[in-house]
Order: sequence, then structure tokens, then C-alpha cells
Amino acid sequence: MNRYNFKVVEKKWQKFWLDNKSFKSSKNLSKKKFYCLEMFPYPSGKIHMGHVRNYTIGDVLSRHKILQNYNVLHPMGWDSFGMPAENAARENNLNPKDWTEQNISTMKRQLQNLGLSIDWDREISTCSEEYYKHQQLFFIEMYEKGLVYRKENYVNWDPIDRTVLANEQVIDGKGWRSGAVVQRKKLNQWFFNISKFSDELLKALDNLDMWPNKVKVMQKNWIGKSFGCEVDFKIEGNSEIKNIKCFTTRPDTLFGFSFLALSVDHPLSRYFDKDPEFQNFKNECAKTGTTEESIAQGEKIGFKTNLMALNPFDPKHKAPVYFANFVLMDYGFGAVFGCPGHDQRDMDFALKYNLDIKTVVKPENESDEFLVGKKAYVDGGEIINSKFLNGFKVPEESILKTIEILEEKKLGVKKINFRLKDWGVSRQRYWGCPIPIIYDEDGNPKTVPKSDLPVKLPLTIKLGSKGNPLDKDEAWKKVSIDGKNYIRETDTLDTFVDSSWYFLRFCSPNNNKYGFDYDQINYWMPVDQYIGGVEHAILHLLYSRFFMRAIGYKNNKFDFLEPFNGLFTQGMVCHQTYKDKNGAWLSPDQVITNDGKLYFLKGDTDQKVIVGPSESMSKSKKNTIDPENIINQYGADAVRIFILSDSPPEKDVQWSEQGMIASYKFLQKLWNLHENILRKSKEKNNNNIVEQKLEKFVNETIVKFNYNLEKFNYNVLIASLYETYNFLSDIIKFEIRGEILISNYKKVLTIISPIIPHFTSECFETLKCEKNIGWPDVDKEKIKVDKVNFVIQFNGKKRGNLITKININEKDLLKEIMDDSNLNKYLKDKKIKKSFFVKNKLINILI
RNA sequence: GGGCGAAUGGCGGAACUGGUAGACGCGUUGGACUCAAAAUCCAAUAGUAGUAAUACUGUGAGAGUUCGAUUCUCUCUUUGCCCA
Repeated sequence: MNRYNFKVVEKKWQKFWLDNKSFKSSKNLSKKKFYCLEMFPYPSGKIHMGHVRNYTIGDVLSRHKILQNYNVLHPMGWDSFGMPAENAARENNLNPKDWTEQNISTMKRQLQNLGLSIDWDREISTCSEEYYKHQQLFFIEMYEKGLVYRKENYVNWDPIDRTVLANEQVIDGKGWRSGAVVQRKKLNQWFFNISKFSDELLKALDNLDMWPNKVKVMQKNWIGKSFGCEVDFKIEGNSEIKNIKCFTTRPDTLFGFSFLALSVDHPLSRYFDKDPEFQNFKNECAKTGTTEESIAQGEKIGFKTNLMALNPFDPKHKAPVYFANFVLMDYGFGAVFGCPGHDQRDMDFALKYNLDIKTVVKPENESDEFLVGKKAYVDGGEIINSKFLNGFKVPEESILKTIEILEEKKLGVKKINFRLKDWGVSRQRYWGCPIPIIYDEDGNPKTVPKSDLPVKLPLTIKLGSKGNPLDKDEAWKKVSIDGKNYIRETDTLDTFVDSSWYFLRFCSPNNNKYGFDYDQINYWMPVDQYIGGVEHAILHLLYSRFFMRAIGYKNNKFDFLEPFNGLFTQGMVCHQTYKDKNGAWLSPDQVITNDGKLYFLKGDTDQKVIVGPSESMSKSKKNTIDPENIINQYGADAVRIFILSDSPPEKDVQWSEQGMIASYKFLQKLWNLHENILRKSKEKNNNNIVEQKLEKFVNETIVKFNYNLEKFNYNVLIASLYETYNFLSDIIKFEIRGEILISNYKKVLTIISPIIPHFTSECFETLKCEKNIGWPDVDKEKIKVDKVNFVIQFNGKKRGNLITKININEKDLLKEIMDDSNLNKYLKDKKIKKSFFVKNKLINILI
């Protein structure tokens, strides 16, 4: 018996697939298509286990669809602009381009070692001029359509990376990459007008049936449509300031009003700028980040003005005006009224500054004397202490009815507010797509003439110090057009822009003139199945959805609107964490164990290792496993089996060396089985019962595979792979005709080939037969049985099984039960009160 | 605090629209082979009682609907993720 040599076999097939361009998609656009896309990687250096999982899931799907005779598009590319390249280049005195290209070539080789069914002819890289030049044209087109604008804005400034961060890049008030405490800084920025599409992006979510619900909910919350009203407060105590406009979602609590809070960026702040105390206060506020999270968690502080605001419903009811750090200028009008009784944030503020706390909502079962304590009452109930609002049910009628009254009295206007802000795309970074804008001598921006595109990134650049190198490259910055001098925009685009349309580029990656061909994208798009990490559930997906609408805006050439028809978000790959006695992280290969319970330091078995919880693999915790080592050791097919086997793909999976070894051993067993089957292939003796059993099993397995493939139950798929092995190795012990065995075996090899493609290709070759027999149909005749196993219950308890003929009726079944010595004892001296009969399955007899 | 999930043997996890709970894998135990070990193969493996057939208990806790609930409803506990 030969051992299965994965090293030889896998290399051989990988070469074959590449040489023959086996996964090149067909140009025949009349064929039914399937676009299978995994989120493309950032070329950080090496692939990690998360990639292995992501791309294995996609590959199983893609190969399955190929066998089902779809024209499959399964491309791969590189999200290759971004800060790590620039940082790495700085640290090692390299060129970011060289660093990136080196990483791409390493990772490409690693992906090819996984045996992925990629059409490598469509490979793209976002940092190549061939890619970003089209992006610059999109930018200009969007500018022309009024979807791009420039404004001065407070930004999250990362003092270490010296760059602007998006809100979502700020975690706990710190930069997501550098960990530095984020500051507020005012800069001129370019913005995409994503908020123009807020309502549409929200509504269209309802039609995305093949998206996980949780992702849709997350996007819904992110867009954050709130329904409220703007209210005008009259102001006392100042000759210039007559009134302040507020936005509120709770106008029904107006009688609980006890202060008005303004953002420090509110236009009225100019009246206070001379006051040094106000300046101090502003500086304090600058220390808090601009994220909602940091505001919610941070201490609420305020600056009291001499102004008094009047309740629009009751001018005798006055309350002080504060500037407060928890009010954002870009929410509503940068002004809110505080009702401490029914909003916890307002409550915190009121307690700190000793302000009135009025109760204007009571729970349903409480009396009108109900009073809130130090905890705001935010649930529903009924309005009290509010004159003509009293008695309104909260919230179902109170808000709407109050707005009606406000509108009637011309004190306010109904308004819809979105949480989604416009997308700031400027980054003070070198390694990104240059923004195709130039400024004349007066500083007025205009777009670079289309004929002058692309604006190329200069490739020789000094990265020595901090800050943006483009800004220091005087030669690059200066440009002369038609005899006039201009200065280039030195900011580059957020890399989320690069990934907002790459799925379009894959459809026609060689189009030199434009980012895509309409006939190609209208054939291939939308992506039928998009697969990636849930960490991109909000931004990348939302930006891509926006981008489609932006380039499709005032353009009727698109047959589709949503880029991703199906979405699947896979879980992370986790591993135990280890620390030494000093609390320093240890990597798995520094650690040794004999029994899986006690762990010691390798080379020093007196030193116990502290085993921490299993967490997602990360370099900082050193709990990573390098896929390349694992593939070299066990082979790609074995890795593919393991990465799919232990958990459902949408949940986290725990890396286990033992599980990995089991998959490896399984392939060897499967190879032995294969050789045994080959040996039996000439056999002429037949045994009808065995053959029927085989055909029944194989067809049932096809049914199972079909079901579990469709549902992404890939872990169950692996279980049926094991079951198939167990069954086949059992059945070949019996007499069976070779041709029957082989024809069924081919079906088995076909359906398992998406999981272990190298192995099955080799099997097909040794069978000396046409490889692609196509995805097998289920032969329902073969699954039919004439006997069924009935479950017999008495009073709901299972008391036995009865094998009997199929489609037996209740009466005959009862007769058989009476005749069965194991079962009739339960009926002795008893009367059947009632029985429940489930055809071909079960009977429950009540006695 | 709000929203959305999850909870099943020692472990990861199966169970189609309510119908045999624990598939499959890991681990563990016993056995075969071996001078021995590894590898491989065979068998057992939810718990309790029993030599056994078998019986009882069991899907986070408690109630409910039902002939029958891991599955549906309600309450609670723990936990994950997202938003605050």
C-alpha cells in the first residue's frame, strides 16, 4: 500500500491548475453566472488563519458552483494602499511600493499553496496606477455631480500617526492602530456626500434577503434614522442672541426642561470666546474625543452662560443655557434641551450642576404623584405635569401629538435626523490614492483635467520624519496647466474608497479607459456571494453600497443597485493564550504539555505556563499559528478539512493541533480506501442487497451535501465526509460489482472535491476517467425503501422500534405491535385510549 | 441602558417544517499487533442503578401550550456581539 504523498500531489495539481488556467471564467455571457467573492486581503506580509478560513469557505462554494456548470467568477486582489506599508517603510528605510509588492508575491504564493480556484488573470492591486487612475476619475465624476465637497471640520487627530482618523477608527478615545489618545483638530477635508443617500441606504436593506439579519440591524443603527422635531427657544439676557434652535426626539418632555446645552462649536460660542474661562472649558472639551462612545463614557461637563432660555410652551418657565461637552455640532443643530427626569445623560448633568429635575412621564401603574429619583425614567407610560400634554400615551402618541401642537402654534417643525455623517475621505498620508484636485494661487480648488490623469504618486520619496511626505515634495506639489500655476492637493484618499469598487474592477480588470465595462458588470454583478469578516459589517459594506449609488447617480446604465446580493460573515480563528510567570505573552511553540492540562515552558519544564482563555489569533497576544508551516507539515487539503470541521463557519473556531492531526490522518485513511476501491474495480460478483445499500447511501449523501452546502453548514459537510468514509470502508468488505462501485464512487469523489480538491483530482486520475462528471443528480428511485423503522411510543415514552413495510396504515401497525413480543407487554390488560400516528415515522399510543 | 444572538456529554458540535436527543470528530478507557514504543486496527464511551435485558433522570433555571418540546410562548440567569 502506498502512502499518500500530499507534497507531490498538491504541488502537481496546483501547477496543473495554474498552467491550464483551470479557473478562468468563460467569456460566454449567455451562460448562467455565479460571482463568488471573498474580501480581498491587505498585503501585510503573510497570510493568517483568518484568511485560510475565509478563502477556504469561498473556495468550497466556488468549486461547487463550477461543478454545477455555472460560469464562475472567483477573483483575488490586494487592498494594497494603507498605513502599515508607510510605517514599515519608515522603520526599515524602504520604499512602500517595494515592501508592498514583496508582500503580495509572498502572499500570492501562500494562497496558491492552499489550492484556491482563483482566476489569477484578474488579479488587481489597488496601489497600482492601473487601478487608482480610474478611482481618480470616479472622484472627479462625483465632484461634478455634487457628491464631493470640501469643508473645514473638527477631526480626530492621531498625534502619533499624524493623521486623521474616522470615528470608527477611534476606539475608547484612542487611535485604532497607534493607541494614542485622540485629539480634536480643525482641518480642511474632502467629504463624500453619503448622507444624501441615508434614507435610501436604509430602505434598501429590507430587500437584502441573503444578508445576515444582524448585519442589517447594525447598518440600520449606524444610519440611525430618528424622528423628532426642531424647536425654537426664546432667549433672555442678551441683546444679540434672541433665540436658539434645538433638535429633539422627545418634544413630549418639554415641560421637564431644565437647561439648554450647546456644543462648544455652536455659532453662538463666538460671543464667549473672549472669556478666558470659556477658553479653558473649550480646551477641556478638546481632550474628549468626538466619538459618541467617548462622550457617553466621559464625564459630562458644562460652562454656564448668563443666558436664560424660555420654554416655548410656557414663557414663565425659564432655564439656564450651558455649553456642554456631550453635545456635538453635527447632531441636530448643536443644541439640545435637557430633561433630566427622562434622560440619563441629562440627569447626570443636572445632578452635577444642581439643576431642576422635573417628572413629566409616569409609568402606567403609577399615580400622578410619581417622582423620578436619581435615575432617569426612560420607559413608556403617560405624560403628567405638562398642562395640555397630560394624558398622552408615551411614546406611541405623545411625540406625534406634541409635534402637531408645536407646528400648529408655529413653535417647531417636524424633522427627521440621521446619525450617519458624510464620509471624510482625506488622509494626511503618502501611501494612498492622490486626490485629483489642484489649488490656484488664491487657494481655490478645482479638479485636475481628465486628460492629465492619473495624478501619479511620486515613487522616490523621503519618509524620514513624521507628517505627510507629499506635502514636503515641492517638485511634485507644483503643477502648471495652460500657463497657470497650481499646487496639488497633498492628502490622499481613505483606503476604504479603494475597496468600495474593487468588485466592479474584477469584472473587467484590463479596461484601460474606464474602471469597468458596463456590459461586463451588468452580467457579473451583483456579487452572488460575498464572504468576509463581520468586522466589516458596517463601514466597508455601507461605503460600497454608497459608492454604487454615487457612480450610478444621474446615470441609467446600471442593471443593479446593491453590490452584494448574498453576504456571509465568518467567525474568527481562536487559540489559547499563554503567559509566563512574569505575565509576558508566550507563543504556542514556546509551550509544551504532556496531558493537555499542565503547560510548561519548552526547554525549561520546571517553569509552569499560565493558560489563558482562547481568543482570536493576534500578533500582540502571540497566539497565532502560521498557516504556511501548517500547510508544509500537513498539506492544504488537511488544513481545509480542519478549518471547516470544528465549528459552523459563522461562529468562532478554536484552533486545535489534535484536530489538525486528525484531519491529516483521515486523508491517509481515505487514500487507503481509494486503493482498496481500485482493487475491487474489476470484480464481477454481485450482491443486490449490498449494491442497493450503496446506491441508497450515495444518493442520500448527495441530498445531504446539497442541503448543507446551500446552508453553509460546512462543519456538517465534513461530518458527512467522515460518515461517507465509514460507510464505504465497511461496504467494500462485501461482494459488489466493480462498475457499480466505481460509478457511485465517482459521484462521491465529485461531491467531496470542493473540500479536498488536490486529493480528489489525484483519485480521479488514478481512476483513469474523465474528471468532471458534473455535480451528480439525486436518483430518487435509489433512495426509495420498502421497509421503515417505526418508533413506538406509549404515553409519550419511546418503548421500542419496529421495522415494517413502508406506508403501513395505523390499523395494520397496531396489529403488528400486538404480535410483537417486546411491545405487546405494554398493552397487556390495557385499553388503548387514543393513538397518534405519523406516517412512516412514529406512533404514540396512550393507554 | 437599548438591539440582536447564544446556552446540548470531558471538549468542538449534530438533530429537516414540534416526532428515536447526543450524528461526526477530539479526548478518555479497554483490547489486538509489537521485545517495547509510535503508528495502525477493533470495541466501549450522557448520568444513575443493575452481571444483563432494562428502568429512571437528562438539551442554562422555572412555568405554559401539546399525545409529544433542544425546537413554540412567557419569566429569570449567565454569556457573546453591536450600539450607547
